[in-house]
Amino acid sequence: MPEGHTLFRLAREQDELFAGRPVHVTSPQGRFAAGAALLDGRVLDEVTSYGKHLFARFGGDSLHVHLGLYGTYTTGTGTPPEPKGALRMRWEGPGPDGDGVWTDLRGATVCEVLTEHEVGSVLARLGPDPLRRRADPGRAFARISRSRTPIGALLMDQEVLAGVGNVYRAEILFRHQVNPFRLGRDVDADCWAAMWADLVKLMRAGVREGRIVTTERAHRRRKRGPAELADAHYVYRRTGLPCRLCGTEVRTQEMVGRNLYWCPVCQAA
DNA sequence: TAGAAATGTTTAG
DNA sequence: TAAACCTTTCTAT
Repeated sequence: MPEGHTLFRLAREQDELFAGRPVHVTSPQGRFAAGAALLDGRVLDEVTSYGKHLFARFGGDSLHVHLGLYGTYTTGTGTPPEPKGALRMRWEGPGPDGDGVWTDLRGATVCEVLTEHEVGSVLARLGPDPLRRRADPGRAFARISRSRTPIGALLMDQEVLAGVGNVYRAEILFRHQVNPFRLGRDVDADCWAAMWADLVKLMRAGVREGRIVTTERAHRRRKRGPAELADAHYVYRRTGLPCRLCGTEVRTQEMVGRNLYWCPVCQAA
């Protein structure tokens, strides 16, 4: 679920459902009890995402959430279900129609209240986010072009680029026929410009569709109707299967503690 | 249907 | 470097 496109969607949804009205904030699990007490009953100003981070501003205090690997939000209308299990945080509000809306947060890595200044420090550590207008790809290239780290690792570094995760990493490298082990300083400006433009396109499509679809075939099919998407990816999680373009077996190896997938022929060193 | 792996980061050792 | 987080998705049976 959570690469940048997921957080972008969540921010938009929460903003539409809760912003401009008071929110009843609780922590049935108790782990966010102090933060919930601080925010409870206050008016939510806006919800925004930056990379994989989510910020909900209540006046001078902001709720900062990072979903990590298995954090999840569940949202609904009407009366919320009886809290059960590890329910970190619940929001309840009147909703746009006054019928009541709620959202439940579970499993997040980060759920904390920050001052404006602290929000600034979190943002200062993030590279440009392809989903943000006015994001500057040159800032990422400045880091990439003087790095001796493999491009496959740099793409996962949120200080270089914000919002890209393991799926977009594998797929963008494949689409541009870049070997994941190529060093950052050996990626030229034209190649980076093309990858950035493609990330903007793919991540926007991810926001629209609610999932990561990177193959042209699946995109064409998606336009005709909500068919099954068994071929949504070129290489991600396709270890040992034939490459969709050349038929060579897709390879996998750990890089930055995550499984990396690539075609050794289409993405030759 | 059950079990393993996972779209990610922080914290402890 | 390893564990924690404790849900969802994928794969094998």
